[in-house]
Amino acid sequence: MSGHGEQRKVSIRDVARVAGVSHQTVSRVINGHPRVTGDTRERVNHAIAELGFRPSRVATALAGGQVKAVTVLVSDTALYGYGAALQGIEAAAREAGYAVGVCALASVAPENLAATVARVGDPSAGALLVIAWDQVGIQALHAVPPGVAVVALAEASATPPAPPCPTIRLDDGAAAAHATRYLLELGHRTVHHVAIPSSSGRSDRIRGWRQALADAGVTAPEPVQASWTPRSGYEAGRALAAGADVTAVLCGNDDLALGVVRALHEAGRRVPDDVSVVGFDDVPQAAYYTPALTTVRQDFAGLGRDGFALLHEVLAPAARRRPLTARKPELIIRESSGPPKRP
Amino acid sequence: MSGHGEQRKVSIRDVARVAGVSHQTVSRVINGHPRVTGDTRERVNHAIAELGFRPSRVATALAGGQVKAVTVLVSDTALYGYGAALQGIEAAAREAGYAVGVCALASVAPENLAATVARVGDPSAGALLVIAWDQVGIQALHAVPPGVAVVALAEASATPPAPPCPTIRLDDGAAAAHATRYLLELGHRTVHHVAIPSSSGRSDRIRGWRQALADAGVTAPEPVQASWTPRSGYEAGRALAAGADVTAVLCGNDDLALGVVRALHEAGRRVPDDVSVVGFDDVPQAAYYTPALTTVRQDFAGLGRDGFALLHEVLAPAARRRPLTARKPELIIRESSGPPKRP
DNA sequence: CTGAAAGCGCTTACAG
DNA sequence: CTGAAAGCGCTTACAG
Repeated sequence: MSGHGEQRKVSIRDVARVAGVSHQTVSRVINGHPRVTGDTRERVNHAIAELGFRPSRVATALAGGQVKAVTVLVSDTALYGYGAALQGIEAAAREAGYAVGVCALASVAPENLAATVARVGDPSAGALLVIAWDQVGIQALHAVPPGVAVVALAEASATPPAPPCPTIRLDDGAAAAHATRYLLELGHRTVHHVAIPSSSGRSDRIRGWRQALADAGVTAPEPVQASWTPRSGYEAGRALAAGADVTAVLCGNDDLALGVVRALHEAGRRVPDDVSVVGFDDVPQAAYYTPALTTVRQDFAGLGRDGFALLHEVLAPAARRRPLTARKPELIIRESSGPPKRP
Repeated sequence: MSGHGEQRKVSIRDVARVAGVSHQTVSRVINGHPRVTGDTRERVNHAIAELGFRPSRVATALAGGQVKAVTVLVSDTALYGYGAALQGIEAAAREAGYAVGVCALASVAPENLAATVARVGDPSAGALLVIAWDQVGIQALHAVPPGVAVVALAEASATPPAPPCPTIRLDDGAAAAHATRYLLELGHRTVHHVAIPSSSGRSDRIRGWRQALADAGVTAPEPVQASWTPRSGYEAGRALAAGADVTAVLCGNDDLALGVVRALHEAGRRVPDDVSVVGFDDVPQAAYYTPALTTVRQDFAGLGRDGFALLHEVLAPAARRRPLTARKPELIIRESSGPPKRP
């Protein structure tokens, strides 16, 4: 009824007064405590609605209550996969009434990493969700102080010791194998690989690629280790372009694929006529490259939502929720791949 | 000296005991209050260091102290410019000891926008930094409750009423004019424009483009309004490809340019031989497209750092800092532009 | 310049 | 099932 946008904060005591109960009874209904009469509960809820009461996060935190906040530890929000995952996490968290913080690990000096993680991992700051698809993420995970709730987004084959917490695993090993088989079935004698950095020595993508090759009875060429950037893909591509026998390349992500295609182009090798290139991720641009990129689609935002859902489950096991959807990476065939041109 | 990683939180009172003063004297030195003897100040600082004391954010907030936290309101962290700006903000904020929160506006329903902004704009949650390069950002800005510290990142010509707060203005009008002149000087009779959404009706980029055309005495063709995505650029590009007189296109961002190039390519019009295309932003991929994209480089991360620096100045005017660097967008000439081919 | 008091808005035991 | 008490760790007036 009353007050639109008034400044005075309405507190638990105001609610208590209106409902005709004590303030800790109000606290009980807020926290879903079972021992409250249906009748009083209703009166309190009514008063809450009437006054537009919203509990103060800071007071709750100070008093030792449950915080409803999550800080996401992420390498670099400017990179597509991370930014998209963050977007998904934030949406899911907000829907559940959680505040979300960020800490971008790429810009913290290695010697400060532990201290930084300890700082954001303050119990009163809520839970942690770490995106640990890379080395710095794994390091951060291991720097999390004991006692704080944490979940991770990690590779399926995350480095031992495995993430010491509930984890959403991105299994792209199978997808990499699938993409490799696809290329093999097109008639390529073998498939080369340009690898992104991994949290472990060997990424899932490398594993899957190697497995598919082994299953087909072909020996795997040495993978080319790259970073995440188009530039790094370009450099790898120059090396690959020199190999006359190279007719198919599976790249660890789309940026790498872009660089590889560019290098191939400069070297006079046509894609896909001379060389097929397959990427990973399906960034929104991939369909508009020339040639449009064949790639493995990943649902990063969905992965982010799943990550938060898992965290929510850890924090509030009572609530029943819809189960996590299994997110299957999907091969999207476009123009950058095709059968090898027999000379 | 003592305690590595112990759980017991050390409080202001512990520091007071060790320093032999009262706890509010400790509070004074923490907050840089002037009325403290140099001697006591030193004893307190020593005790702080010895105990590894770090003030509790939540207690400070509850008691009404200065919060040292900033929430950034951003449309979509998966888009490059936003993600990169966030990365810069976060780094600067962390260096200054600020916690950073995010709120992704793209995923909040329009009818919830005001309530959402009001929630994250709780005074006890710290300051707000809103990235208002688009409509939803501007809306959020106007939904900020009075009394909370806020700065914005906005277009130079942001819609009236102008952002009601200190603002870092991205002046790309000049850059757009420069790019347009560049195309004109190459010999193109006119330059078409594919526009990104704007916080106002007309983006700075449109203004600059139009101005340059006017200065050269050529009438501006109708700009094509698009969104941010490659797909939307593609659609605009199809329309443009139909115009036989179109020989130069300035795009509002690189994603749009990518789509335009693709559409032109499909229509059999070569870039840059038949049509020159210039983008905006210089995403990390732009140099690796085929053709490599001529574009206007923007330093989003730097803009983010500037935004935080401005906020810091607003919050703590005392501290002298290095002045904000003027960030000049820069035209990067690559392969997608050239002189028109005279028939 | 420095200390004793009260309070920010909640929650957790402890009693009824 | 519900209420009176104490306290989370700080800061802001108020006194000395």
